[in-house]
Amino acid sequence: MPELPEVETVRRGLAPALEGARIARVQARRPDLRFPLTEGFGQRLTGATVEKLERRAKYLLARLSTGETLVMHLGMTGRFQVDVDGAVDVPGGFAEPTSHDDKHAHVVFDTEAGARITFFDARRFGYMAVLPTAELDEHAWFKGLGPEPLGPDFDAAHLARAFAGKTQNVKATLLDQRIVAGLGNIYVVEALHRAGISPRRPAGKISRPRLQALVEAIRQVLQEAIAAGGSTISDYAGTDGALGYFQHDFRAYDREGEPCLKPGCGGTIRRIVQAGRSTFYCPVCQR
DNA sequence: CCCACGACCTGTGGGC
DNA sequence: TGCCCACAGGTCGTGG
Repeated sequence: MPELPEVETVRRGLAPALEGARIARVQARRPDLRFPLTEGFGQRLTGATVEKLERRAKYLLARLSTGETLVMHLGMTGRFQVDVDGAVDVPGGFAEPTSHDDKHAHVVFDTEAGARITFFDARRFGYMAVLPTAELDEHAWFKGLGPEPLGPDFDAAHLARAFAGKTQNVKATLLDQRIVAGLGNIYVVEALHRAGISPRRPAGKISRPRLQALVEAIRQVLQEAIAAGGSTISDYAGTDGALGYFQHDFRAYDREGEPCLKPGCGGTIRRIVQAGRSTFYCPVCQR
């Protein structure tokens, strides 16, 4: 799944086809994704112009001329394909879906300019809704979200406040979108490795200088991943060359049994399970 | 309130 | 080859 860098990459890939475009036709090929689609989903979108395509946490936000916003979340396996005049592009570094994916082509948008944007999602953990723009901030999906990790409100002081008194391990705590918005399993694992902090350490027991190092590690890994077009975990046949390539830069994630890459460390990456998710870390240099 | 855990849904890869 | 289990980039609801 797409975490912040993948969603941002998808946003950049979709923006040329969507921003300024008028939606001519919408096909909802089933009534629900993870949740039921908004009442009148296609009708509310048809004829609307997408003024801007933005991202908040892992959500894509298409700001519409109608005063509403199309909210899209990719879940674990959601991906978009853009077809323009017969040419296929798959923004976000996901490979072109093969024909048997057609049964997972759940929503299709056609623009007046002739672009077709198709949303595929095998596991259907993704979701979409059309919501009044003025009420977005109060909606349950956005109300409690923490700051953007690449924005001005995310710093060591914020983490110190958010972590204060927490006995939960820092790995699970960083996955909580109310603390900081947009991190997922991969980038939490990578950031903790870079910061030299054990994923098992209680969040409330991290010194201020190390929180500062954590903030910098999070920013750094996200920026590098965005520059690389995100990470592509699974391989699909028929790639179009647009795959993200940050997965080649993982230092801990999915490296169980391999040597720690921190110079002079000499440790071996371990895998443990925390909050039901795999954590990878080096017991030698992460304390 | 905090936290752990199962549920949601489908596909894939490894081991036997 | 086939079968079964574990696991997958996320989030939500329940229950202690």
